[in-house]
Amino acid sequence: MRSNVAKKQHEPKAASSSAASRPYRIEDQIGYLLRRAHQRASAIFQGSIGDPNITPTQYSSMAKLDEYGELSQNLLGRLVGMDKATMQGVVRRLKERGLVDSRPDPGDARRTLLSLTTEGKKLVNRLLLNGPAVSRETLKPLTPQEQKQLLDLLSRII
Amino acid sequence: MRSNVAKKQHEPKAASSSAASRPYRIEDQIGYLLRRAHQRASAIFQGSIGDPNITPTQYSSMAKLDEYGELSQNLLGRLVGMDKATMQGVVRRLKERGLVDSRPDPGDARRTLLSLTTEGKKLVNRLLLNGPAVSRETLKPLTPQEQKQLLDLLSRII
DNA sequence: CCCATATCGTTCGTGTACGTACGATGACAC
DNA sequence: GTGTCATCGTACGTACACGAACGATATGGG
Repeated sequence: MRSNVAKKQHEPKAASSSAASRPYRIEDQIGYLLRRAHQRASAIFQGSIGDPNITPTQYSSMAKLDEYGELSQNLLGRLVGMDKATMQGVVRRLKERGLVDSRPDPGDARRTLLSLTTEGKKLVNRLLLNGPAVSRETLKPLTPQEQKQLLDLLSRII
Repeated sequence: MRSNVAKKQHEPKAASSSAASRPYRIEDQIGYLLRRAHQRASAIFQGSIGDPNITPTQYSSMAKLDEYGELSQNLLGRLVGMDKATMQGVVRRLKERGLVDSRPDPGDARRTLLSLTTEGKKLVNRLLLNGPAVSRETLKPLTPQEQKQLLDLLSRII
């Protein structure tokens, strides 16, 4: 059936698909939209958080350590929703920069307890001041009511 | 003596430094929610699209090539919202698997024209059948009206 | 006590995702 | 023509993100 298709280089092919009511377009699918929205949110974060070398996951991790105090690496990973293998890389980089310190758990030799250094505390407290502006900028195209709604809907599909 | 702090190690510190009205919690921020939602959507995709070796970006790229026919690498990247550097890796892997073919653009020596191979067409047409189920599963926690609303809100912050 | 099982952190491999830089090419001035 | 500038594809480095496998350590049952 497509053996005789003309070369319409930049136009979609005719909607010959069998979907009766809705034509399944990639750009309308939830996964695609989440990827794009996450891209944009990350870009805004990098540009506005106040330190271009701090990534969103590093920021989340430091904020959680600031909130809870000393935590095991594994528990921190669960709190910020990161795989333990991913967490390991994040923690390694934060330690290399002197923002996070670690010590063995005296009560459980399997665990490593993580905490912010003085420098880490200073940095995260500075970045946290910019956090609201980052979220505000990301949500700017929406009305306040829509913003609340989006946050609610997203939290319910996690 | 029961006020021992030993068991409190996994609770947040008291709100010693919190803002008065709005407590800015990381897990309520749009960037954090987008990251988590995207994680979950990707996991559902990998488990349900029908081929565990095909990633969401590869799927999007192949679907666009199926929809438009032959495209330059650069244009394909714009259509699926991917950086050209990212696109280059995606295309390389698809070519290595024999799913995508390329040839120089006869009219513009800078360009590479991409197209699906016969095998690529067969695969993407099979996967496209599972696409709706993937989206349905990802959106399952929401009512149909909420699903529409989420898609609309997401598309407006991209 | 001893063994099976589970947990914790690490390492490896694969695959995005982007910034930066680079060479080749094309378009457009002059 | 000859520059100048933008565009296209490529290469490299950094940072997620996850699965799989591994060793060390806990923990519970017998």
